[in-house]
Amino acid sequence: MPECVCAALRMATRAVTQIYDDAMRPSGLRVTQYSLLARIARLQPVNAATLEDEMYADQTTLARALKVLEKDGLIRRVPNPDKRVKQIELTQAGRKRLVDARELWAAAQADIVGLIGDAAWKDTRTRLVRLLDAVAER
Amino acid sequence: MPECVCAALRMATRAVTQIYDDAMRPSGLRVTQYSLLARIARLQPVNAATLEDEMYADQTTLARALKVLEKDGLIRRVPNPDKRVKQIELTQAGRKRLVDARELWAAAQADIVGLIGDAAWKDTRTRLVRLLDAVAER
DNA sequence: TATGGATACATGCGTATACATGTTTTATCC
DNA sequence: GGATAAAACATGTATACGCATGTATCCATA
Repeated sequence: MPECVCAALRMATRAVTQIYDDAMRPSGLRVTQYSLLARIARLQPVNAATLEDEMYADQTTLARALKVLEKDGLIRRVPNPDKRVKQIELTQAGRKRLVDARELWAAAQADIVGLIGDAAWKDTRTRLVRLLDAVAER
Repeated sequence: MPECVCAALRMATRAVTQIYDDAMRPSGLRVTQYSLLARIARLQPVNAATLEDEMYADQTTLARALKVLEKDGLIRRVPNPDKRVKQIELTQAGRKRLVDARELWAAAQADIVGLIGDAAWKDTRTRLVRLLDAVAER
């Protein structure tokens, strides 16, 4: 594991992403798509800017991620008085896909948390929160 | 910060990557390229498979990352008896680029570690090591 | 020694990511 | 009310990432 904070995070991310993506393959969703869809489900109707803030992701990254979900018919744009705003919500197919994928996600999550232990994950997560907070307030 | 191990890691990775990339921009290297170049420098002459193992990255990901460094004239392929093997080493330009970038990387690293504290980073890193080890041995 | 399998890497494809920049719509201010 | 600035999103480009698959080379063995 490298000393570089970024390289270390990227390495762990590569390893972990593969576990989730592999587990979730039958659902037709990658873990990134699942996470985004789940977030939309919680916040809907929600605009792109809100998701960007929540996810600490670039506007252009979100725009294209949303385009994929839209192409697959999992989300749709809802009319909005301010025509600049992309207000979105889940479609019926999106809700179904999310339900179908949830247990696959949960299995992968339980698998990984089981490997290191729940307390260790809670601790790791707290560390990531502090790191993100520090970077965000910089 | 999400409960999902993967989403949490990706979020932190996005935030941290931007700090490094921003700091390193004058060098013409992204942090991912810098990390790879630095690793090659330590291991050279080294083949792609070794780097894959070290970085826990897919073979195809490495192949394309190397292609970029090669296109920029920072690494070159060295003759090898086994013609399947892509044995690589730094070029003169690669060594110079690495030296020039090193202090930019160090400044970003010091910046981030300074934000959370050295002890906190050591702890975080240990957590990431355990996570990676657990996933790798799964 | 011919050949089938294994090894090491390359390529096609699609998503993830972000910078620079463009477009559309709304808000502001004289 | 019109010019201008700001807000919100879209697009061009390039790298990061990995699955499925292809290609070249090497090795083992009949």
